[in-house]
Amino acid sequence: MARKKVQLQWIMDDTARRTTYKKRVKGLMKKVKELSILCGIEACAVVYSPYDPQPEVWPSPMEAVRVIGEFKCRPENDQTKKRFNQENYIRQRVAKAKDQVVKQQKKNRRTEMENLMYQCQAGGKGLQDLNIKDSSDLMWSIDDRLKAVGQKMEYFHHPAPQPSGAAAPAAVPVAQKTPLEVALESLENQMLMDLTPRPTDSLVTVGYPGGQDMMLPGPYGHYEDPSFWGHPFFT
Amino acid sequence: MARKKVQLQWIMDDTARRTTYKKRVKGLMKKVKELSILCGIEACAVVYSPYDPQPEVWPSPMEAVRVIGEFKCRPENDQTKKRFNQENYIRQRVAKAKDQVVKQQKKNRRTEMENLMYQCQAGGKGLQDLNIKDSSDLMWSIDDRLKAVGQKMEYFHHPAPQPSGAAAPAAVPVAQKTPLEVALESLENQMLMDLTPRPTDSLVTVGYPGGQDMMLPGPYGHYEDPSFWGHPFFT
DNA sequence: CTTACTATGTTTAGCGG
DNA sequence: CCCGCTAAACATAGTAA
Repeated sequence: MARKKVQLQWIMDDTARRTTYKKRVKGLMKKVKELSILCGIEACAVVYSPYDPQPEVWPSPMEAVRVIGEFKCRPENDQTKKRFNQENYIRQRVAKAKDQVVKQQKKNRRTEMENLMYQCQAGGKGLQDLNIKDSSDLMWSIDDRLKAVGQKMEYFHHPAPQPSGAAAPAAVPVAQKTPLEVALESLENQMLMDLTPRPTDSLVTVGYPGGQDMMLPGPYGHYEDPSFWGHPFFT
Repeated sequence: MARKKVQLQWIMDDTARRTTYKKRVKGLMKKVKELSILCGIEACAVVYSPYDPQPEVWPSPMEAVRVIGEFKCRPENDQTKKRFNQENYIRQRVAKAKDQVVKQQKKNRRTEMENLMYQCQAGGKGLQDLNIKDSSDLMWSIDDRLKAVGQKMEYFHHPAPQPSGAAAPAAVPVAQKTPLEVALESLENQMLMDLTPRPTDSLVTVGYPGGQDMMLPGPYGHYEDPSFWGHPFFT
């Protein structure tokens, strides 16, 4: 699609075909990922090629098998739709909260804000300790969590003396997303994960500078793709 | 990606999310199809959505299951690679022949040419009668077939008296591809099919105006997508 | 909700290094 | 083979009917 319109037919030239394959398979996987994230849906793509021993798969071979297998025996019960509504409710809550947080961030100095965010997230109990049981608990839990975050933020806004003890960690390097955003996303992911129980697989290890590692369940299983998490500290 | 750069995150607004989904899932399926055809490879994509009871699948649910299932137990023997080389050889032969035919077509009047093409394809024995056995026969068979076609074309070029008997069929309506091209593609498909034996499924019925119907094996199983065949007569 | 339109962002074919 | 560049083709967010 550049410099010349290509016909939709098999490319004769070996080199050109391979080049096109490499470019397009990359673009295709990106598109699948975007669709899945933007619309919050499950999707997968599998591409065989004679160029690689393993086929190109998104989001992961295991997830692909699960997704494909699911539609073979979809009972079309409203259990699925119900779960989806719950997911959307959670996503909306988190997204709105994130919006407010981001809005408020812009009214304050950035580095100090991030210092607080970091303390708020690393100092308290880790996200992995929330131990959420069912969806009604989920709603309450996130309300509580966001409320707590809001209180800490309020505290910061007042010109109260900064805790200057040895416990104060260094400022977090500025990345694309703030630690709070990452924390919110982690919480969201955990909550969504809780709605869709599945065999204990695809665990993602999260490393955070200066803090303890967290084990986050990977609800979408974007293996080999830390960029999905939108944060450079995920490994 | 238009009028405004969109962030890679879940779309909060329900309407916007649904709209984006509908647009993007369409584009995604088109991309998968293009990649598969351009590079002559197997690929599949599955997208669940809460908007449709059935998931969006390319190229077909059955093929998707097969493709996914295959990569679970790929033995990585060179049998696969060998078959691929054979496929590519066939594709190259047919593509080159098609090129020549198309080139020659452009040197002559279009409608008369198509009349001949039609006679050449419908008057002789049908493609389904070729009864090809193995790959060496395949090579010889296509050479023979193309040679016969070339002779008929030569005959047409000479100002010899046209056979004006009752056997002369009416002119074929001009479509995107000429009957000869369709015939060549059918032959190619049949030859490729012969290389990859599989359970007898996904048969595509081909209707032709004024001629008998043919049963063509659908090597890729592009169900519900006659446009893949590039010809309006395929049903 | 659909369709159609279009301005703009994204993808990629062809080249050169 | 790989990479990066660039212009042309393509995809699509927002809008209007």
